[in-house]
Parts: sequence; C-alpha cells; structure tokens
Amino acid sequence: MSPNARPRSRIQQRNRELILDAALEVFSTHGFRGATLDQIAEMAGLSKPNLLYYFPSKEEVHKALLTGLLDTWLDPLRAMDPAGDPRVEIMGYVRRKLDLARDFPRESRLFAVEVLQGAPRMREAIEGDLRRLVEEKAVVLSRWMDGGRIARVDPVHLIFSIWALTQHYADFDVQVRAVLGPGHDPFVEAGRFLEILFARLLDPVH
Amino acid sequence: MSPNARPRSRIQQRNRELILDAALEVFSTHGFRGATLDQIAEMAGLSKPNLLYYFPSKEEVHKALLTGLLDTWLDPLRAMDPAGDPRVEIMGYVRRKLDLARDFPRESRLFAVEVLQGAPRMREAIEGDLRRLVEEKAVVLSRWMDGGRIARVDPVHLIFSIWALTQHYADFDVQVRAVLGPGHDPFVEAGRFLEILFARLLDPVH
DNA sequence: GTCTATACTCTGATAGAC
DNA sequence: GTCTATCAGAGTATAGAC
Repeated sequence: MSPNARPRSRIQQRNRELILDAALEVFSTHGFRGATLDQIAEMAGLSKPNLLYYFPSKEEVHKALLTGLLDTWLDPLRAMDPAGDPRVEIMGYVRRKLDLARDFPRESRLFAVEVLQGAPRMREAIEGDLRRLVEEKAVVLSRWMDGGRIARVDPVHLIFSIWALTQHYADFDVQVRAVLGPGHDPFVEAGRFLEILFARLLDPVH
Repeated sequence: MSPNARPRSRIQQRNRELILDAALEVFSTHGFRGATLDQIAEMAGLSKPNLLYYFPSKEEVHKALLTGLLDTWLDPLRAMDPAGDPRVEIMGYVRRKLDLARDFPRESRLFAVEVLQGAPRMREAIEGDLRRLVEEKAVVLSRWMDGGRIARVDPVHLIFSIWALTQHYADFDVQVRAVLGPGHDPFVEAGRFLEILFARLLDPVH
C-alpha cells in the first residue's frame, strides 16, 4: 500500500509526522533551496531513502507543509464576527494571532520565508483566498466605522498592522529577545502593548 | 595587487559593485544556503572563477553585504534627537524607516532573512550595537513620557512596533500588493496610516 | 584580470538486498 | 519498510593558461 493512501498504519502515521516536524524546522529556517533532505532525515531519525519512501520528492514534503498552513493562518481572522462588539472582536483577533505566533513560531517563519521569497509556492492562495477574506473583513470593519463604533482608519492597513505587529514577535524572536535581555516574556509584554495600541487607535473619540 | 586592497582600479570597483548588487538580490531572496555562486555570477555578468577572484569565498561575499547593513538600518533611529519635539522626532523616525523600506527593499529582506534564520552571522551586532542603541533611545522616550509630552507606553515595544510596521511593507511586499490589488501605492498609503496610528498612540491626552 | 578545465564535496533521487 | 550502495547533477573552490 502506498504511504500516501489512507488508511496508514500507526508506524506510517508516526513517521510521516516525524518527517513533517523535522521538515518544518529545516524549511522554516533555511527556506526551500537552503533546506537539505539529509538534514531533515537526520532530524527525523530516518535514513534519506526512507524519507523518500514516505514522500516522493523534496518538493512534495514542502507542499505537504504549506497545504493547510494558510488556512490555519487565516482562521483567527475568519473568526471575527460581524455581529459581535467591534472592539471585542478586533482585540480577540489580535489576541488569537499573537497566540498563534507564540505557539507556532516555526509555522509563522515558514510562511514569512515563503512570502519573503516572493511566494513562489503560495501566490495563488494569497491572490485568491487571502485576498477575498481580507476584502470581506474590510467591509465589516468599514461598516463598524460608518456606525461610529470604532474610529475611522484604512481597514485593509489596519489588518496589515495586526499581521505585522503579531508576526514580528515570532519572526524576529531572536532580535526581540536580544534587545529585551533575560527576565522578559516578549509575548506577555506584546499582549499588553498591543491591547493599548489598538484601543487608542480605534477609540471612537477620534 | 589584491582586489581587497585600496586603491582599486575603476574596473575592479565596478566589478565589485556588480557582484555585491547581484549577491544582494540572490541572498535576500534565497538566504545564505539557498544562494548559489552560479546565480550570482550570472546575474553579475561574470564567470564564477572571476567572481571568486574578487571575493575569496561565498561567505566573504555575504559578509561584505552584512557589514554596514546594520549601521544603515539603525541610522534613522540614531537620528532621533533627544532635544527635539517628541512627536516630530518619532514621526520623523517612522518616516525615515518607511522610506528605507521603500527604497531598499532588498536590504530589508536580507536583514529579515538573516534574523529569521537565527542571525547566525549578526548575533554579535544585534546583542551589541543594536541593543545598546535601543536602550539609549528607550531612555529618551521614557523621559518624554515622564514629562507628559507623549502618552505613556512601553518604549522598547514602541520601537519594535515601528520596526514591525515599516518592515512589513518591504518584506511582505508581494502579499501587500496581492491584497491591495492594482492602483494602490502601498508606501503612500502606509505613510498616511502610520501617521494616524502613532499620532493616536502617543497623544498625551491618554 | 579573466578564462577553461577540473578537483572534490554535497544533494536529490534510485536500485536492489534484506 | 528500511537499509546500503550508488548515480547524476549541482555546488564551492582551485590550478594554470593566456
């Protein structure tokens, strides 16, 4: 039975997970071309031919990682409820995105590396699903602004700012920690800071 | 005469520049390991051995690019004047950083890729110069806050937020443009948005 | 200073024994 | 399913002619 067909044995399931976990580590730090199967195989505790028994090529391992990544990444935005309280919904989105950056930094970096390199393997998804979702949510934000429930500001750039500020703590983790020094929890401090930032930015008084 | 010793002939100077320009392009999109000398040489219009006549190794080409990069990157922060008007100084810093992201996106990405990969070739500089400068400017910001001239907020995370928001437009350029669609100038819009964001965040009324 | 030729290593992928 | 052995190609770097 091919390892790509379901159902898989327990050992196959386990090995696939080991490989994808190792691949996530390597691809997210070295990019596609900089990653090597040797490194992935060693980290997964398998031989290189064995790795290639589970995935037919390097490309396929990478593709398996990217599949679903964008969905995971967009779920927090999707969850923003048009019927909810604007500031609660937006702060909830910021919170969920920051938690994602804290709990899945490798996924965050994988995404960042991919986009940084011009998104050769994600362009479609970015120009399709991502763009549509942002447009949809921008309409929601605009309506909230029209109703005077939050301050007026460019809704798309508001979303960009949430992405930028939360990703920064995952992607530039090394720099953040180097500057803060020991005895700091970057994500706790970021949570407090971003709460203040977006509260002031969106205060309807403006 | 070694090509690394000054003075260099006009042709040497020109070739070094061609190489560094090509290398910037390649290293900034593929990272150190993903970049190849073949690609750099071809883009520079030189043969590979000729490239290696000017730089003894791939490592040295990369090092030549990183040298000075951090300085360029920190200059806008350095220029923030403790004796100036707080909001003018901070907005000036945001402006300069955004201009840098717009005019030197490859340098921005090179820096981002390096940090993303754990800063293996910049750790020292980040833990040294970068950290010291941030600490120094954080004191300046704190003093402004103590004097009630800008609203109180964590000064170090304020600096992080400026980095995150300005870099985002360079590093995630592909994504930003894909979402905005044609007919938008990301950097013009970002300038307007960030002006509002930081004005509200730092409004002393808070 | 620049090229051709080449040494040597690494990398992705396959063959075939077990 | 996993391993050893191995291949072809790409990669960094050097030697030496001109």
